[in-house]
Amino acid sequence: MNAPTSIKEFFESGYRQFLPHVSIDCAIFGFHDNQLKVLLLKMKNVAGWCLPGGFIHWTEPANEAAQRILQERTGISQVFLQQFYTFGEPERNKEPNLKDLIDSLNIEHTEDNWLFHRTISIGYYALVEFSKVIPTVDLLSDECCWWDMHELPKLLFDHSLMIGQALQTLRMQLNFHPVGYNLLPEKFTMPELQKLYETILDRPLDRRNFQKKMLSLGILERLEERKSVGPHKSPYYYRFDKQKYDQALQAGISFGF
Amino acid sequence: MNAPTSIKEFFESGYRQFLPHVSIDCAIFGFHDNQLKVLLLKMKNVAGWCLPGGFIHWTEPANEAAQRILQERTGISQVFLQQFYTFGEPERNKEPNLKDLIDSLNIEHTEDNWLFHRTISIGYYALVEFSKVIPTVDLLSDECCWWDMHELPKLLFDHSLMIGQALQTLRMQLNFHPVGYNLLPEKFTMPELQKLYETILDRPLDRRNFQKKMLSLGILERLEERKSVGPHKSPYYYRFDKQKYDQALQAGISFGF
DNA sequence: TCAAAAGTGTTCGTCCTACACCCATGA
DNA sequence: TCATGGGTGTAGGACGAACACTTTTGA
Repeated sequence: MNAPTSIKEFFESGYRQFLPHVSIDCAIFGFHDNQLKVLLLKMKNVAGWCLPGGFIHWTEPANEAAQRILQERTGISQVFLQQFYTFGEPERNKEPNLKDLIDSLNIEHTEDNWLFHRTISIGYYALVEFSKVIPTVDLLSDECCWWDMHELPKLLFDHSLMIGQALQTLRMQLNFHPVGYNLLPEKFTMPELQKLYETILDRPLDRRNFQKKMLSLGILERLEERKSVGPHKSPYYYRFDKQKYDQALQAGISFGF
Repeated sequence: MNAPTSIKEFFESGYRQFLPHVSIDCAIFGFHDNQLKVLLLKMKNVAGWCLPGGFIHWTEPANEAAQRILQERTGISQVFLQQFYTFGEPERNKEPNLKDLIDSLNIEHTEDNWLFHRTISIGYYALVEFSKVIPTVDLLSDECCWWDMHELPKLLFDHSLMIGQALQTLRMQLNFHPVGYNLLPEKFTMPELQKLYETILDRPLDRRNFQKKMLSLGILERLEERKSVGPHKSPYYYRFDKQKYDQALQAGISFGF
């Protein structure tokens, strides 16, 4: 089973490799500059961005397909990845703007093409460490980069809806999932962790209460090292105690605010 | 678009009506005799039960297909219905026991049949009022009835997993969704409402605290009528104040324990 | 008159919230 | 030396958990 190597081949013979009528789209979240970021692709010859996505090989589990797609766009694997909704509207993958792309390809029978059949998409969201990601375009796109959640470009298909729903799910699961663990680098400061929570929840939190609560969970380890960040007191570095973190998760501890 | 009227026709021509490779399964919950119940179907000529399910018409939204399937099996519509997970394992709809059913049908090319292609299933759960349901078999089944959640029969495919996951989702969403409103008849007593919560959560709750909390939400209306249920004090009937209930939901009030 | 379940209020402890001062650092 | 942001503790209030006695009813 070889991956298609050109768009044309992909359009014309992808149906041999992939389950038709089903796709996967991933909202990949990162955290950088105190902002929540989403990784987006810009389709070739089309004025609009979309979520990284793809199709499922005939004998591949859907969850593995999602991991594969994520790996292909970011270069990282083994990350936190979670289904959040399946989008089943019949017209959801109709997109008039695709005409330009297709016109440029010289493909026959475009109306009939497997790619444009009605497709149900399984939405996943991923939490990744911003600095480890190497954004990589796919066959259909010519740009791949991070966008600030508050300044998203025009999105194709129903992907705007998807991002909204992914974010909502992320907020709801904030208390039960290792959000910090996945979005931050190994070493981080308490203010950074707080900013992450504030950004996701989109509201300010009290510094002292935040610190108290986080430390009381017993899953953080304070390092001796401090981060030098300007003309003021230097904050300590912390890191997660993976073992205690996992125990806490299992026990269903609430990380909530 | 006519519905298939015989199994044979369904097996042989269903692909013309339905999107292939995608199905829907519904965990339909009811509450009766202080027990949480699930509606199950027994397939013809096969020793095993399964969740009510079906396929999506070519131009039908997935959520509407789920409503339709639910309506066909229970006779009721406009009920609380919610996606909980999409099952995408490649072998999930392989089921050796189906051989008996197929043998009895005299169908050609069964291996190649659209029905046995790899299918990804969107799982929904529904909350319905037990007494309003008229369990109705489908083409493939010869029995349709309620089963106690604690005494489930052998289930086909991955439907056991599905029920488990549906229940887990129901528990998590107990605080944010109109569980009581959908599972109970219009009039009910406080002990009945409490039993419902206890059954779903699978743990006892304190009577006094439960009542206090429920009443404090301001979404219940106590009726003058009492229910006569044995040699002891008669409990009051309550009903939900729909308007306040909806307001409370919107405001994101926690019904939680 | 007895058994079985329903109605009802108070106390205690915990957890969340609000809040202010001092300290370290680099410009 | 000053502006900026980080480190830290305490008091009050809200909410949830624990808990017992009285009342009603049918047998």
